[in-house]
Amino acid sequence: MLDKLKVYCKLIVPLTDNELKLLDKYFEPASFDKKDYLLTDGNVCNFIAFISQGAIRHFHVKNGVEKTCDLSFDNSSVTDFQSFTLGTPCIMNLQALETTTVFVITKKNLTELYKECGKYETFGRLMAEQVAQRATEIAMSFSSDKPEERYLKLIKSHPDIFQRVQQKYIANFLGISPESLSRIRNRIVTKRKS
Amino acid sequence: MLDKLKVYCKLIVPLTDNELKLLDKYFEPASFDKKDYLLTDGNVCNFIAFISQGAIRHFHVKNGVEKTCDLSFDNSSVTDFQSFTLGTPCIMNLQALETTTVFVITKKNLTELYKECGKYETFGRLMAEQVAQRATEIAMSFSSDKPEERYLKLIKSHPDIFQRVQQKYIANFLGISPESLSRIRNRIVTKRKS
DNA sequence: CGTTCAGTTGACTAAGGTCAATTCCCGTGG
DNA sequence: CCACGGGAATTGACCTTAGTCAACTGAACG
Repeated sequence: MLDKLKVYCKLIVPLTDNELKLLDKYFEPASFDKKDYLLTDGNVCNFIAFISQGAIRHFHVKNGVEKTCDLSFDNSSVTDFQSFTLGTPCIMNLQALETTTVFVITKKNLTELYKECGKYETFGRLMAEQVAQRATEIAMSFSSDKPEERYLKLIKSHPDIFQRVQQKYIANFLGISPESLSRIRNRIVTKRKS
Repeated sequence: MLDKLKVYCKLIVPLTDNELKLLDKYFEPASFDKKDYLLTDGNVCNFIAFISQGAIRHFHVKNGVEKTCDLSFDNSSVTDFQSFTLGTPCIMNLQALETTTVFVITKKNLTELYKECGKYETFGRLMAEQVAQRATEIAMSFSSDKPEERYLKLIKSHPDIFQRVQQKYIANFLGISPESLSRIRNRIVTKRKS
């Protein structure tokens, strides 16, 4: 059942079959319906969840308004990294956008796993590096790309995103209003025709 | 001479005096004049530099236009994290904005340091976490704050920034044109008067 | 003293935000 | 199975704000 997770880990760190078996011990499967929350703000995030299948929206609330920070799909990990590492209450919410199955490891279990197999330490550091890279990518895109460019990049990297995620969330993630996204899309198809 | 660096390290990881002495062996001092480059794009970044005193601008070039991604001052570290960890050519440039003294550790030396004292491994992971956190902070600010808010937050966290950094770089970092920053500043002083 | 470049200001343009009305789609309940 | 209700998406009108281009000012530097 943890097959996809194992493939994922193997890609990050070279691991023997025996080492991979450890995952069975420390990860727990879980499932969420559409609109369910994996994490709500104010709580401490004590887990990392690997998405086997599904879609998850990361958002925080500012002045009563939701701000979608990221969208995660199959074969990626989600957590509130800061809360997880520092043990502080998180400001992030993680919500399933469709029926989503995940494998979860708690911080406690991860610590155990580190002890049992040192190679997973490297795994931990590389996870941090991935988070850093993803955040850098998003920040750079915001600073150098116009909304239209961000939209184009997004559909290029996730062609099926409009089938899986409501447009208002995509707009929110792109940092624009739903109306603007609608207009941008319109503009682009019109351009293509002419 | 490495005093500030030692204080910095001690804050991140508890280290004995003997362990701190290792830093003398592995870090090299260096100095840069205003406008000097610590790193230019296309090269592999094989170092981490701790800024003892000075200011450094991070920028990348897109379509011939410079995009300032971050500004770093005293008591912080700079590197192209991705290039450093993966050994790939970097797209970032690091430029001194004033006379800047740094302590530099090469990747080779860092590896040595890891070997000689395991505690510094933790240091490495925490560095990655810091990078992740900083990038997340910048990304979130872009997605939820208007330019004016970002400006206000910036002067709040760095009240002396306008004395140290040219306004055009600040504008660029905020993701707006120099003219807009000028107008925003104008708008705010006018507001304050009324 | 003149050159250069940063910063400001003005006029105009372009693009996104907001609000409201309308249409579309989907799920629910009768 | 159909009709209805409600949220999502689109569209239009108007507003606000940033971008752009150009002119001007002022300070730093040789």
